Amino acid sequence: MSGWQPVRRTRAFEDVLAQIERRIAGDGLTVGDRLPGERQLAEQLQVSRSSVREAMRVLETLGVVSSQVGRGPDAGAVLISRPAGALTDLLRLHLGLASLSLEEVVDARLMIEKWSAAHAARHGADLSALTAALERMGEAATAEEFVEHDTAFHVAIAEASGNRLTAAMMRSLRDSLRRYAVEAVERLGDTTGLMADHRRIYRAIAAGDAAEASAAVEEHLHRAYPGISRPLRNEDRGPGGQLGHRG
Amino acid sequence: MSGWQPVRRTRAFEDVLAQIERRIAGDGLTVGDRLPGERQLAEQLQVSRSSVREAMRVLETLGVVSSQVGRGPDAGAVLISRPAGALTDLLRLHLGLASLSLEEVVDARLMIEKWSAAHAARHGADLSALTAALERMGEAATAEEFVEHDTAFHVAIAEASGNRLTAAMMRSLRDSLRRYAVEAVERLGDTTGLMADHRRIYRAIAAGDAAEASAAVEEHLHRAYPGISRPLRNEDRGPGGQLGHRG
DNA sequence: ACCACAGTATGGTCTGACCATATTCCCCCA
DNA sequence: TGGGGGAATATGGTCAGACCATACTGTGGT
Repeated sequence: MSGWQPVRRTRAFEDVLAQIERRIAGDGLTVGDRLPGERQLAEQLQVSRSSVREAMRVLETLGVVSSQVGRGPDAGAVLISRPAGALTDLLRLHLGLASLSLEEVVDARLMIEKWSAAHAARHGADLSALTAALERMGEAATAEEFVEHDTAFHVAIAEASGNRLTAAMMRSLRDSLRRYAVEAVERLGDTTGLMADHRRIYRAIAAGDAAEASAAVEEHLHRAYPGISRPLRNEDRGPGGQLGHRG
Repeated sequence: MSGWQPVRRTRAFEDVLAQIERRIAGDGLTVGDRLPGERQLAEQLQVSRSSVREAMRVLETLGVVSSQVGRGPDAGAVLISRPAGALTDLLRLHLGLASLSLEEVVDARLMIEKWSAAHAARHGADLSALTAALERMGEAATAEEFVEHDTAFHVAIAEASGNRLTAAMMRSLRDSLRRYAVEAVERLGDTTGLMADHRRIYRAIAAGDAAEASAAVEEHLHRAYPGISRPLRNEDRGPGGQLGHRG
């Protein structure tokens, strides 16, 4: 005989995932709705509770459900929408595995930042989050603090662009590079130049000048973090964030 | 008393994840290396095998490990690098939950396609994959086939840009939109215009003209899939792809 | 030299138990 | 009648142990 295909029986938890996904699409479940309990789901789908739990871990990893213990309307598995956490974990792990280089992540960030700034300018963004972040950035005492509000500023730009997907990507990319950004700011010492850059970006967005906003972001990033694409040696890295979510 | 913080005990599988991640960074594990078996890991970390398995599901979901049954050097949990699958699952689920709109995904795709084309042009891409995809596209008999090779063409562009992260994003975004692309091509009927677009993109990349490549991609996508940002009603959707990976 | 088969390590699955937590219910007391 | 407090309960979290299917490994016989 010839031409056999490998059978590849699907695993039980994959069945569970498919069923849950079908139920989401079919029943029109949305964020905030609850899934049946693990025991009930196991009985309905004729699998063990372990398999249901493995499926839940997958959904949790993808930022689609959050599990709460206890009793009551808020307990159990609730549908949520947190794509950014999943992306952050993805980037951190693949960076750790060296299956993605820092340079690739930095390049992707530049792409998204430019795009977001341009779209925020065209989109007529809500500027209050930007001004608040700018203000806190000016008052920051440490590099960590500065970077925190710097990130908030750029994430606010991404959110102002009106695209939740690119905003989630922006947040994840920023989070992944946080450690390097802090180092770059420390090396730089003086942040007045960075503040001027940010104000220029802000003005361009407020004026609705997409091209200028994009250019301002590009120059800012190149100037702010010139050495960010030089990978650190392994010994230089701290433990960093770790996997695992909580709703 | 006041100022209590919620304790937030970490779950056992989160511990396992953290330990594995630490081991990857510390021991310098890379793609192709094997993790200890589930039973051994459970004993080492003093948790049950179930908890180890839940951690494995997370790592598998993120495209970082692949589990093989059986015995021998290829069996067990092997470190891999498949970020695209994770991104595809993420997009599909969040689209299903309506926590991301089709328009947002399409916009993100346009961003990445333009960026990739421009970078491929600058980068001096390997053109063989592009020509092969172009040729097969020309011979395609059905819309499905056409879209398949169309996707291969654009993914090849992204890979030619030299950035594995944006390439993975491109593949995932394309996969998520595949169904709509097929529909758009069917509605269009004639593909000679699309072929001309693709040749123009190809010429721009071969000539190293980044601006022209980017512009050609933008015009192509706007012309090829004009209705792609109009969401389909629920009844129109087929079952679509489902979750679950295999190494 | 080769082949067949037993041995074994691996993930996949299930069962059933127990724990921790948080809400809900209900009874008793004021 | 109202309220307080404890029991009941539903939820996820964890564990131990068993068994199965799979696929390599080694061994012994031909």
